[in-house]
Amino acid sequence: MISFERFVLEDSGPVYLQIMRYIRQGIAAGVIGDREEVPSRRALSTLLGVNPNTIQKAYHMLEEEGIIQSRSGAKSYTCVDAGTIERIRREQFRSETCAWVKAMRQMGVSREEACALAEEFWEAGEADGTGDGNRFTAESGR
Amino acid sequence: MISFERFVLEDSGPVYLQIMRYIRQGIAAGVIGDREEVPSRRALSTLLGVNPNTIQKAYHMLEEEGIIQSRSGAKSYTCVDAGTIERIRREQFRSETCAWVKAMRQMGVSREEACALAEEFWEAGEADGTGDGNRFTAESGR
DNA sequence: GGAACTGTATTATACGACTGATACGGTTTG
DNA sequence: CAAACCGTATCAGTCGTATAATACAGTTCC
Repeated sequence: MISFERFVLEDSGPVYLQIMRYIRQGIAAGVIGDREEVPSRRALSTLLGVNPNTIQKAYHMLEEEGIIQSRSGAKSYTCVDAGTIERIRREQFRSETCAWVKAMRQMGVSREEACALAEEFWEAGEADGTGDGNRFTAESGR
Repeated sequence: MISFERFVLEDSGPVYLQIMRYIRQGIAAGVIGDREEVPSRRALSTLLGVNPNTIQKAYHMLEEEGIIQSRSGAKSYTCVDAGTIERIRREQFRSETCAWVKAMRQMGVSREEACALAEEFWEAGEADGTGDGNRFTAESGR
């Protein structure tokens, strides 16, 4: 069962995109593996305090990407082979890093300055793993 | 007159926030100075191909932040002293970098790997300043 | 077989973002 | 003064996101 322990619901951006990103990042990190059970739509909606339809939208789009497999009536599972993982990993890196680099360049920051700045924030988040905001888990029924 | 030459309209996220971010980044970079003329609502809306109300919303919120001053009937100007610039600069760095670091950590990337990756994207955007997407300018009437 | 789950689909409602059109009054400039 | 700008305000309409309340069919398991 994949865990939503580290998921933090942000108030910026669509919820269904946040969920999709969280799962993609988990796959890229190797925390989420192949043929792993996904929380049911209803269970996750209760856990996160959002509407089941929102979860369904996220899962449905992930299925269209070939990351999730759903059979009507049965549980849903991840579906990621080695090639898919590498593809997701590269795409996640690209989209996240590209945006940051563009922002830094736009502000006239050199690469060295930017990396030094990143180091500062890296250490800031080192101590506590929670940060601010709520934490959710899908590990209760294990 | 502040220039929108380097502004690229993204399809992700509210337009009024993109405009606010662009101006904040310009101030942080020192490209936009104090008492500088801002394109009129109508002119910028025509330039970017968006509704004048969207520009008004962005400008209005920037005015509430104390970055822009508007007098009914007259042109609008920036209003940033040294303290304001430093405040904006720090806040922009924080919000952009914090998000990237969080994403990288979530994907299990070390600080060294992340910086090496950033370097890769830094060089990629070095050659052409345009990237993909449209470019707009507010310098025509100079 | 039947209860308790699953995924899937439908309808209605609400809100924010954005558009389009239009209007009013103040400022600037020839 | 008067035209041409400017900021400001309002209204109606579209679209995407999210909610709420159901409903139905397939599966898992005792």
